[in-house]
Amino acid sequence: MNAIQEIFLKMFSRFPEEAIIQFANAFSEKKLKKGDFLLQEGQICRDLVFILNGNMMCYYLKDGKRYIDEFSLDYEFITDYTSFIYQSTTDKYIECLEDCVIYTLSYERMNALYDLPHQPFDRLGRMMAEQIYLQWHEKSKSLLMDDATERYLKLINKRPYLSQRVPQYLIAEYLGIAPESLSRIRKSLTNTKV
Amino acid sequence: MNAIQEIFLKMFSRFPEEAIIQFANAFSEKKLKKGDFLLQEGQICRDLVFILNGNMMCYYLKDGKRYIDEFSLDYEFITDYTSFIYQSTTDKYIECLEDCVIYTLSYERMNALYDLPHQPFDRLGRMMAEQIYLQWHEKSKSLLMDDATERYLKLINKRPYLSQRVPQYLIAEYLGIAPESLSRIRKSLTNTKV
DNA sequence: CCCGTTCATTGATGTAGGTTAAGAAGGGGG
DNA sequence: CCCCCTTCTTAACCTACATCAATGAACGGG
Repeated sequence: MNAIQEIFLKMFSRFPEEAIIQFANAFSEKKLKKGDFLLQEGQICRDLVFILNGNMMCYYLKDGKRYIDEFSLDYEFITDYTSFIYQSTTDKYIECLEDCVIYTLSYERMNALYDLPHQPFDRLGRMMAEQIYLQWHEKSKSLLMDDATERYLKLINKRPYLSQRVPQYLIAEYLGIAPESLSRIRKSLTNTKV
Repeated sequence: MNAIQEIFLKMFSRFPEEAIIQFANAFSEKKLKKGDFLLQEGQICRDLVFILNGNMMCYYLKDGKRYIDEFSLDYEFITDYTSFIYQSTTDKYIECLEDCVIYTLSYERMNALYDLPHQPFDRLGRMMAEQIYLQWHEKSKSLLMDDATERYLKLINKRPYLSQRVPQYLIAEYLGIAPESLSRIRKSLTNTKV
């Protein structure tokens, strides 16, 4: 039993064991260095990626400004789902913030799994898509309704380890504010807390 | 062949015809009046809803302010997917902006479909979830990267009929800005256009 | 036809967060 | 040990959008 099999069995414990083993075995291990790109604008996202350990961020560039879409760390998936599903060119960058050990599943292998007799992996795919939808709906809602301070508090509450692994100016870019603004927000929070 | 069967056959033309007929037949017709609520805060979302014709909006209330999550018109689905999937209480309101004829599919019937032998509807569910994810990811991206003018232009470009069916102050609330700001944005657009 | 209501516009002013610029604090490599 | 480089902070000023208040336009009912 290898590492990724064990992890997936725990993560997808509601699914039949043989199916999950089959799923895990479809992935291949790769290693990336800090600063390496998993994906760059203009490319097509070929793989669904599971991070065994490491730290990556996705971002877009617009008018020379960087907008961070998400951070993915140990035991999380990362991909450009849009580019992956449609095999269309991406406008996203995925860059390693630390050395990473990843497991990749190509579009072809994923579809081969989906198209097995009786489509045993569609439910897994459905549930993963439902999860990722919920996540992004929540994020939209927060961007619409919450000010920067609230968004920051929610983030450090939900993913407290992020501030250990990601510099503050990147967290600011993720929140959609300037690094200077996050600094001010943090200052005003410590003031009101004391 | 009834109306919804025909519509679904066209919408889901990549799926086997019998499956789509079965899916369509699981829905029940209902009628709602302008001002009626399909869902209110504290309730549990029991149904996935397809709008045959009509016009609804979803919104949240926070500190007495309304934030519009989406508009759904003829031939579109609407639900609180989060509350629907988990059968958890919602913080969302869904209100009719016009009289509506809708088709509803209850959580129980949906799951009965999912759990049929060989799970023939998981692929449909997966693709719907993938679609809805893409939509909300796009929206998050726009909220993060685009200013109000750009968000407005994208909206009227993507859904030009909306401004015929939805008053301007609701469009402003959807964009996350004050009605007065939208008025000013529109003014500045006509000026630069001429 | 008038009147009340609803919606859009406009102007004045307030505020969150952006921009620019500078300095301070840490930390790894020569 | 020092230097450079990265990161964080602070301050002054700027901009986009919010808020408040008033006016105007459209519309539907009595």
